[in-house]
Amino acid sequence: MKAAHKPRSEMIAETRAKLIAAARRAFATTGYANASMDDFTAEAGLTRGALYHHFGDKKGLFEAVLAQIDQEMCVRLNEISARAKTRWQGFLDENIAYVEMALEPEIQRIVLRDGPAVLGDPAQWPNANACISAITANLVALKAEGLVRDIDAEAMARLISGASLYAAQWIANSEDPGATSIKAVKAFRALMEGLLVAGKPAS
Amino acid sequence: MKAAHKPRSEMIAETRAKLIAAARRAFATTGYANASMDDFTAEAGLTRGALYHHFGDKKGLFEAVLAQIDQEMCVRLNEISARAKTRWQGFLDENIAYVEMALEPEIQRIVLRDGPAVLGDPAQWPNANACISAITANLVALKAEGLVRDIDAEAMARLISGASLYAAQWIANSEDPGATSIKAVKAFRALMEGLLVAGKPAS
DNA sequence: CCACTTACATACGTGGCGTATGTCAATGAG
DNA sequence: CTCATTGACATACGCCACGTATGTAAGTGG
Repeated sequence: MKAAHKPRSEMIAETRAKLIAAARRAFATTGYANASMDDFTAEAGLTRGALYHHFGDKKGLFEAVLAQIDQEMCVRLNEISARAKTRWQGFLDENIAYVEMALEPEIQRIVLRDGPAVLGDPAQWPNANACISAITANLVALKAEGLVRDIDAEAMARLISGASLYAAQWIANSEDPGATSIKAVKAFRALMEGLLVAGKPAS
Repeated sequence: MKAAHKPRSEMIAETRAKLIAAARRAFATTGYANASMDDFTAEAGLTRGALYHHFGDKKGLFEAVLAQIDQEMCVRLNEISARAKTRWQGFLDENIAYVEMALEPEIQRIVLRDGPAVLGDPAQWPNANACISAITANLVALKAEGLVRDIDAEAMARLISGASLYAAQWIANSEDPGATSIKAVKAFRALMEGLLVAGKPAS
């Protein structure tokens, strides 16, 4: 019987979700270039026809996958910064969490490696900008509180996220990620504390 | 007459150089994935046979191109840091030059975008490590001079180069690279000065 | 001078992407 | 209820690009 009679829109959403999920697995494991559309659509019980209908082309599907991952990342980051007691602490936690997320192989491969090659500069992605904005907003607020020095907030936000990203890459590829992670977080904290106005306690 | 009778090894080097040059142009303009081996080997007056003979496969040729670019970058960076009056100034100059080099479209495309997707994490590339080592060495020396705070040098070097890279991306893709560049360099300088022990002059 | 190696070119097979076309089910009007 | 229409897929086809296997001519050492 298969219960094949749900409303149409629901079926569509399901199909899209299945395609995205299968592609996400394939992209994460074999990489964008090596992922065969025939293979992973078949794995989802579909064909390339469905893919081209919904996403236009391979790149379109990749964008959808990346948007999904990006959103998940943002949600997690917001939860973390919301939990912190002080704004400064939230700022630190958020950035450190960013580093740690970049340790996950799926994020490494899809977001950090293939993403730029396929879609261009990450800073131009809609969501990346959202994440940057969050950091920027935090910095503006911290400046207003007189906690950090007077620096262009957006520029500093870019530099910081760059440092986080690179630190993440380093950790992920090191022999002992645990130990490296500790060193990286420590250095990162030091770098951030350099932004505080002299004499302020690091909360 | 064509003077076709040079020693063999010389002919080989010439062939390799021609292939690398043609591939470099193709990779820079159309990107790794879209560069057709038939096309750019023909442009060099050769066929894919030569390519496979010398470089094994497309990725092998890409590695050769990247090695060439990397070396050029290192030479330029070393020249710059050597010209500076103080070590701290050299350190700053070198990093800022790194940012500025990343503005060049060829470096953007080949080194920063396609490179990681094709060859994996840049931190693992032989030369990237060489550049990191240079920064690390500088930091160690600066710490010994008592100029910068006591932080793990390698970790900090990674963070710094990450910040530089990201800043470069940001500048390159902004509407007004000139203005953005000024903001970025200023913020970068501030970030670096946060590393100085309190009260030291920024030379 | 000859056997052998080397530096390429040519020919071929395979696989993956995109498009054009076909089909069947769901929807809405009368 | 019925029929026309739309939309969600599947199927079929062509093309291009990569890699490999094979051929060839020139150079090299004995």
